[in-house]
Amino acid sequence: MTESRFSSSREEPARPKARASRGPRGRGREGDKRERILRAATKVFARKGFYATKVSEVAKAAGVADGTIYLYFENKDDLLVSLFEDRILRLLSTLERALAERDTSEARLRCVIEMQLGLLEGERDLAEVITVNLRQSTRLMKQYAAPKFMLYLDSIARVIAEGQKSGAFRADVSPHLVARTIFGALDGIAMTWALGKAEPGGLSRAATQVADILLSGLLAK
Amino acid sequence: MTESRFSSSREEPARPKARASRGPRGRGREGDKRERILRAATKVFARKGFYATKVSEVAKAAGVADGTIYLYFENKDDLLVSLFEDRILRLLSTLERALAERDTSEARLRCVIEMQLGLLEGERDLAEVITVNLRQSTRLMKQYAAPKFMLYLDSIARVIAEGQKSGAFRADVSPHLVARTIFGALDGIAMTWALGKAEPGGLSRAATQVADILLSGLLAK
DNA sequence: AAGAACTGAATCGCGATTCAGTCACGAAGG
DNA sequence: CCTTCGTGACTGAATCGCGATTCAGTTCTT
Repeated sequence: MTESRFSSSREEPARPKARASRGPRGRGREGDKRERILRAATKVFARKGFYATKVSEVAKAAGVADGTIYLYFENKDDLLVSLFEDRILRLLSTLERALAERDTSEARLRCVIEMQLGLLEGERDLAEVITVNLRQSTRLMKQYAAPKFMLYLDSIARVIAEGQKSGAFRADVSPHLVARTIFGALDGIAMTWALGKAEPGGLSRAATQVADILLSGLLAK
Repeated sequence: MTESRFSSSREEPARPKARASRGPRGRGREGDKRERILRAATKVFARKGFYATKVSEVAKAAGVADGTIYLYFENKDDLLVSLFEDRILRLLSTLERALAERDTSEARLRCVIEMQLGLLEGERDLAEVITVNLRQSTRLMKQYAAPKFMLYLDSIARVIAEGQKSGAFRADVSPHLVARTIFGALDGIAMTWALGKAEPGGLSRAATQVADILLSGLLAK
């Protein structure tokens, strides 16, 4: 395995090798090459799976040379992790902005659900990479994906906790557990959607129903 | 890439190469060697991740020679898929048996939830393999894991549908969607549990809360 | 002794990564 | 304005290690 970064307590001792902000500073006239590579990687990973994808295939899809990838990413693993981090941070900021505009806890929760499924519906490849490919290795999850992921979960948990404080939601359940429940439910739905037919509009219809169930389960009596 | 079996419509054309029931028929006095290998594989995969694990490591952990693995499994991928199939079928039959003993829909749903989390709590390694490692590749999921997985989802969906027919559950949601929601929620909880502290008893406490939420969301008014 | 189960060292292909060049462009000088 | 450097981006063919798989040989079972 491409070891370099990536190791957890249960494996060899970590030697993190300075998570650098990689890549040539200035950008050529071709626009952001890093972004081009990330986009290509998303497409190819979704189609073939991370491990079955050769770096040279990503390069070809992005229209760059094999070596160029290594100017922007440390190695193949870093490519996957960067992809995830980039996208989840984007989701997070979009979410925070949207949440700020809703006033009731119920609206905020629906917002979370619609947002998570909505993002994926618009980008099926990304959905597949996140729900399936990202879970490549425990090591990768634990070391790199987990922290940003927790940020996202915290965001959801906060919505729940606030709802409880205001009396809108039942208070006898742990906000974090609820957050994980919600995330898991949405992730599972997205996964079966991505792996199956992926009918257009399927996810948004699903979102409404799931929101109905979870809300009536959560609203205070 | 270990191609052999494993290809989906989106990749090269399939050439399934007769999914054989592998392995020497008779078993040595050592007990079931196939089972020994599966158990060892679970442990090692959980610790290092599927792709980072060498076949020789599984062999060593199982106390057999490298070559012996290939008497029981077609290749490394087959090992992972067999693992999943074996375990989910076991879960399925245990579940069906348990369901037969509950009479109300509510009890049956609680049963599903407790069973899925209970199985994993007892076998943390298996939990990690199923929630994380299994999702190695789209190809693998689509071709082999998906069918058995659907069987399991159907089982859950049946519980919901029956509850709806009897009037116990609200009827305005799709049983399959609910099944996916429930599975996803449980899977997500198990994942964060397996990747995190994995406190003993954590899952069963979670089970109760999740069941409470989902049930009050599902019960007819 | 025949056959099955098992072994593990050697093979062999693959693909991530490297790095010696090439290229493009702005700066400096004529 | 043209020429020549210098620098950083980019290229892609060659390397090189790894590890899945094989199979000739060994050991067990009958």
